[in-house]
Amino acid sequence: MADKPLIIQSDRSMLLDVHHPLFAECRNAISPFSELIKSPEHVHTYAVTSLSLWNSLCSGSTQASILDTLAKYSAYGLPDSLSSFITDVCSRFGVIKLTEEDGRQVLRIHDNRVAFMILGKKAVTDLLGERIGTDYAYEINPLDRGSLKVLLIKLGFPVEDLIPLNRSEDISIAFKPGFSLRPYQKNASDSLLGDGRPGLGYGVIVAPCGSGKTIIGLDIIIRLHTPTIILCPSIVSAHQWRNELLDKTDIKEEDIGEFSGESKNPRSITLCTYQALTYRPDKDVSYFPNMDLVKSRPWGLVIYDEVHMLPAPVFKFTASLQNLYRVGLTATLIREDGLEADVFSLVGPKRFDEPWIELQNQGFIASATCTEIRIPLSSSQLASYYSSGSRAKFTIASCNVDKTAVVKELLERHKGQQILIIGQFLDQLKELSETLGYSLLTGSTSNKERERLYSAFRNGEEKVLVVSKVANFAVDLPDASVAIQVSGTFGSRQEEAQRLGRIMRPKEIPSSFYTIVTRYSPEEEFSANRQKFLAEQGYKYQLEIR
DNA sequence: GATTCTGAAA
DNA sequence: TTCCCTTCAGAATC
Repeated sequence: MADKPLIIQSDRSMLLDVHHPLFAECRNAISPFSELIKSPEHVHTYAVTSLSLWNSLCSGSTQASILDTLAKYSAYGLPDSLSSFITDVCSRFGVIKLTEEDGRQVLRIHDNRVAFMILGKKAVTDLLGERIGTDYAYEINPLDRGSLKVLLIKLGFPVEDLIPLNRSEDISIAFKPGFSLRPYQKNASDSLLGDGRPGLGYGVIVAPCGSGKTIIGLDIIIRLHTPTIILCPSIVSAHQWRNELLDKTDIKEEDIGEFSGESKNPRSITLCTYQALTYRPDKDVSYFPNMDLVKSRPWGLVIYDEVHMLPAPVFKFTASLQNLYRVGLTATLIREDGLEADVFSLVGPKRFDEPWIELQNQGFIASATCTEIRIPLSSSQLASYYSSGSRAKFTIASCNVDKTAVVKELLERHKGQQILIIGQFLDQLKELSETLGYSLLTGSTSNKERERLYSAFRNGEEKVLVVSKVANFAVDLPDASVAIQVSGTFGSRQEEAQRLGRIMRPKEIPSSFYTIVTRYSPEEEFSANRQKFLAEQGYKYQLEIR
């Protein structure tokens, strides 16, 4: 074994030895500026990307500190290809700045060659106004500020936006006496607001489910005490914000408004669903009546709950509100649609991200063991499996009937605990629920029935619940200490985050997370994504092959 | 006036 | 690429 854990290759990939004594230390050191690509048992692969570098520069790293870190852990030195890539990408940061000069918004390009390149693009020059002096400095229309930033990052230059933000008018809000923040919650809001210098006041905060993301949001509202719009993925989560506001702060009920399908009463603090905001009467016309309505109010702060779900039209909205303080909250920043750069440009860079395992060590979220169980395909399904196309193969492997026996065994092992069985195919779940005799909860379950099941599960009348994808969205689903995943989607890390989050609330006994996967099937491939997610958060998973 | 249902969108 | 869940507005029903 080399005395350093990291192998950096000339294709810019980095291999980290999981069994090396410096593994955890090295992972923590490199993860701020790199992305985890693969995480099988022995060696994890990381990549350094433009966005991961820029994000870390925003949170205080420097080109030198990044290169030092790599030199410190690299077993065989640092290939020129990587060091020159890092140097190049870092040098692009801060070349273009947005500033306010004499009440005008000004784009300044601090490098002649970059200026020539940028000014050769018509899409850019279309958005530039009058040239100021002899520098490469141009007045811009404040309405184009967002689109310009999106455009320039696509050309390889992130814009450093130093235009001071507007707080709008004052509102009165404070935490109720006796309430105090956890240290990491304070750190999170500090990382966004800091001492209020230009360039802060916007960005993304990554924190696990159950760690009190809402509280961080409340602290930011209180520190800015300005009219706030909170964008939520669902009505239920909007109502949770309302409850937290009423429970933790002294805001008056009549100062909290709602803008959704149910009611449209904006107030100084307004809860709004993404769907209500992006409603379009005609899908061919980009006319968003609700968006215009919302925009017309004097907001000082906008909060994006679950910013990884931000729908594309909301970027439009965000692009036109660049004067506001803004914060994105999420458990995993990864988007499957490649719009990370847009989030970076329009909402802001990642300001805070603490691995789940850290919070677990501090006792704020439950500790969990993660186990993947691989079983062969049931012999009864072999024939149909081999005669099917690749799509059907996945379905058959997911619904492997032999999984039932494993579930039974796990239920026995964790007898007496609160257990969730999570899956993706309704037929499979129905089957399981009938064979095992436990209640089933899906999207078609009425709200009344949901309430009943939730409370029965909460007070222990129901020990086991079979749930479909509702588990990803249902914020009010009670906590369990065991989750058994019998099938999953095409490996989205967000989904894993949600599902693991279900068992993360602190409790006396450590939680367990199982996934049952069919061997030699496409399911194995998708399980790689899950492992990636777990490894990113610092978890080890056990593999049980049968 | 409140509720449940529908289809579309993502 | 799937299956699934959710939300919206508007229509139908009580």
